[in-house]
Amino acid sequence: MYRISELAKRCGVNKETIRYYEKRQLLPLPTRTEAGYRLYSDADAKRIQFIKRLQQLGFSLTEIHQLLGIVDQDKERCANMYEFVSKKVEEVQKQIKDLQRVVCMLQDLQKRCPDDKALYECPMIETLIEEEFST
Amino acid sequence: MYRISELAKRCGVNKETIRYYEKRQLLPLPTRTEAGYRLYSDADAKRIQFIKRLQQLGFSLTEIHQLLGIVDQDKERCANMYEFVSKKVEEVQKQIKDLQRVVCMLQDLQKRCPDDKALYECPMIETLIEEEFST
DNA sequence: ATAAACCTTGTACTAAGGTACATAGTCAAG
DNA sequence: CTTGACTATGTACCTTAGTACAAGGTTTAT
Repeated sequence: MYRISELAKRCGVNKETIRYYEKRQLLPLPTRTEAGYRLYSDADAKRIQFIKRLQQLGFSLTEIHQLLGIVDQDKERCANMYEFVSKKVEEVQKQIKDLQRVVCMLQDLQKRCPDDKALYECPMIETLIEEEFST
Repeated sequence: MYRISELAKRCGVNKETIRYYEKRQLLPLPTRTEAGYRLYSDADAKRIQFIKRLQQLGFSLTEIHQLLGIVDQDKERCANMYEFVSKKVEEVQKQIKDLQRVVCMLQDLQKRCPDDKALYECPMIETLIEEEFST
């Protein structure tokens, strides 16, 4: 068991971030020393790494809280899991499609870059505005 | 030529957003009536639609300002365009890879959802944490 | 001529996801 | 027995991308 600074160092996050996650209920209330210092274990470190990984992957802290319902075997949060996950799958698939279009646009731009005139003549606005929004 | 409310209505944005874009230099300083009212044309409407579209695609207002350098034929912003675009391409390609992994994870989760036990035994944490971060 | 509906500016507020600081208590070493 | 390094709490501040509002000037309609 170690204190907050040690946990922060191990996870590469700020101490205040850990307190913030506690407030957001992403971390369980830690045990305390007699003086009131928070005490953590490797399970907490693993949980923080999980949170950070999901965050990198584009989940909000609210969504991560929902997903942690599985880890915590929480009936309430798990009850809505199927709907939540289905929605998120669709959302992410749409996002992937959009990003693939962004890559195409950027690569076209990249090819034009060495030549100023080609750049200025780039049909970027028309390309993007006149397409239907992907649904 | 029309005033700010008309432009806002045509573009489906808030009037304050237009003033905010002006302050952020995403829109040029508009001409004014004698009383000081801003006057806009269809070119401004098109520009706002472009901004909104890029925003949907995940660009920040700062990035959009850079890209508008092409539209404005601005030497300074265009000078850094190749580097900017190259970086963004890599970034977005990494993001696509990450999101594809997210979809797989979520679809696995989705399959387990009807069965509580399978859900609780879901190796989500291990799956995500123990993988190398895609670089 | 006067109210309603617009416009101007500036400032303050929102949400998310933190970071930083002020003040006070705790603990180990010299 | 006090200094330095830690921790606690609460509050304030940061960024991004806006939104809302107050106080005042302008335009339009009756």
